[in-house]
Amino acid sequence: MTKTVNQYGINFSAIERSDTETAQEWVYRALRYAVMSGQVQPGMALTIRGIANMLCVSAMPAREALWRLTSEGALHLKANRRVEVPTMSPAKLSEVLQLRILLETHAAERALPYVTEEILSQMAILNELQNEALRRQDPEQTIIQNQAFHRCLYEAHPNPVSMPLIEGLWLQLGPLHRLALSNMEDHYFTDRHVEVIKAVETQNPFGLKVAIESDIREGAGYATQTELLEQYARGEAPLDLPEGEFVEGLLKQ
Amino acid sequence: MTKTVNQYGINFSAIERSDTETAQEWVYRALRYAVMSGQVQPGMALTIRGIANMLCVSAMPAREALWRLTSEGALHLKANRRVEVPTMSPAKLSEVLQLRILLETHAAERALPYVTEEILSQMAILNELQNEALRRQDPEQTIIQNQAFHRCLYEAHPNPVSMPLIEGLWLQLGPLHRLALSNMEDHYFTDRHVEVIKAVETQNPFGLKVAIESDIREGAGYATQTELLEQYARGEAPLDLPEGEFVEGLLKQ
DNA sequence: CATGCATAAATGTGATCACAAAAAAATCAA
DNA sequence: TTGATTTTTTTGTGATCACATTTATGCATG
Repeated sequence: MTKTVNQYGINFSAIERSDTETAQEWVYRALRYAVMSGQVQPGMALTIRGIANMLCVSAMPAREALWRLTSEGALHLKANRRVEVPTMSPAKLSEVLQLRILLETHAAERALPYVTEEILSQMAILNELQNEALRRQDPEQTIIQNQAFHRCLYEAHPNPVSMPLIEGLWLQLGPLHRLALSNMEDHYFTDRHVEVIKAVETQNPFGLKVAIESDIREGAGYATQTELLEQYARGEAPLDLPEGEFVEGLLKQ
Repeated sequence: MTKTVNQYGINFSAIERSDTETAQEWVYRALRYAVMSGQVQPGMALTIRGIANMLCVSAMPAREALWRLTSEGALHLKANRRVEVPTMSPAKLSEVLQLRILLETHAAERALPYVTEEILSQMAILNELQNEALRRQDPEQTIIQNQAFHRCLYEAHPNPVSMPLIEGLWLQLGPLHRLALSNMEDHYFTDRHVEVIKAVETQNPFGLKVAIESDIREGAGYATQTELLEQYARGEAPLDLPEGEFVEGLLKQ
């Protein structure tokens, strides 16, 4: 594993480059993580050369990584062939959340019969990790561990065909998650994951679906406050970026 | 519009290159159409240079088109970094069909309030076009018009967020559709699209969902005959390709 | 005829360059 | 100072090349 630092002195601690993976794969993971954890603001343009220079690779890996993320819906290809972080309207957000509920309750129900003791204990561990991240006000890790919890359940199914679709929706919501979490401390927080685990333990499909749906609604609920969302759509919301220079690095070479 | 003929003398009549679109976009459309209409068999490897030479472009557009299709799930990236048409197991097919039903009944229900008279008449036209293609035993056009019918309905919604996901599922089923249609003449065929239109006219959500679900089940039903599907998974099924050389052109430069 | 091995061909990856279009900056006129 | 116009820079697209790895081929040996 090589630890990589870009030309601005920013440390990609979470996206180290494995010795076996290709440059393109690494750029893809780094960019995906940046989008997923809300480090790039909607409406921001991502240029090939900017990304290539920031990560110290040629244009080729950057180009292909951008195409992949665009195909997955994480980024948006504008008419002038420039790539930017997609914006989100309240109506669109509502649709995405409905799709999340539809697909994830389905995935959970399908996975239920295949959940083993090991998977169950793994889910408990991931939930605890998320709670820790939440306690120490770490938005990125909270997001990551929450997704890991859900993924762990859904992938219990031997044919998790819906998993890529669900990940695509998570990716679209990525920029919003930080906004949601930045206001999270103001709210009381019921741990729906415990209810999910309980429903799995008792092999209760209906209870599981209810718990999943509640978890999704509440997790995103903080972002649905209209005034915040509209700020976000205009790119005005103060996303409380941990490393503002990272964002500039993405834009400017 | 320029009509393009590759080095094997094969005519891409359905995928002419517009003067405004980029080479990569054209390659993407051509490949997508080839996969969607089942012109490439599962397990077949698609090489960068093979595609580039066939379509008389450089490697660059071919590479990016392959990445896009891989991201969309239309193609599969193997561990050795080669791209191939994905295979389909009975279990996986079952999952994909359940997802289609889940997503498309949802999309139809959400679109229902927004369907205008124009859209309705357009749906009737597309249905008639499909029936014509079916009568003259034209599998490709049958597939295309069927998808156009469904798309016309779902896109009535002002925020068709689920449309890309649905298209992704269609893409995964592409290679199977030809197989399904090649055996279609043996079966009696109830036109579920008429029931769809009727349900839309009467603004009947439940009837619409039933009609959509039936349409999906029956449309794919012919391919679920186990013996055929297993042949398909092994790449042994005679897919009755209209231009076998096209396939070879994709593989070999 | 089958099998293991050395050679040759093909393939994916990554870098660099040229070119045209688009965006930004600078300049000039009112 | 403002607005339009020209110049400069930036950006995406496409082509080509080198390199390492994988795959296919041919050949000799058993």
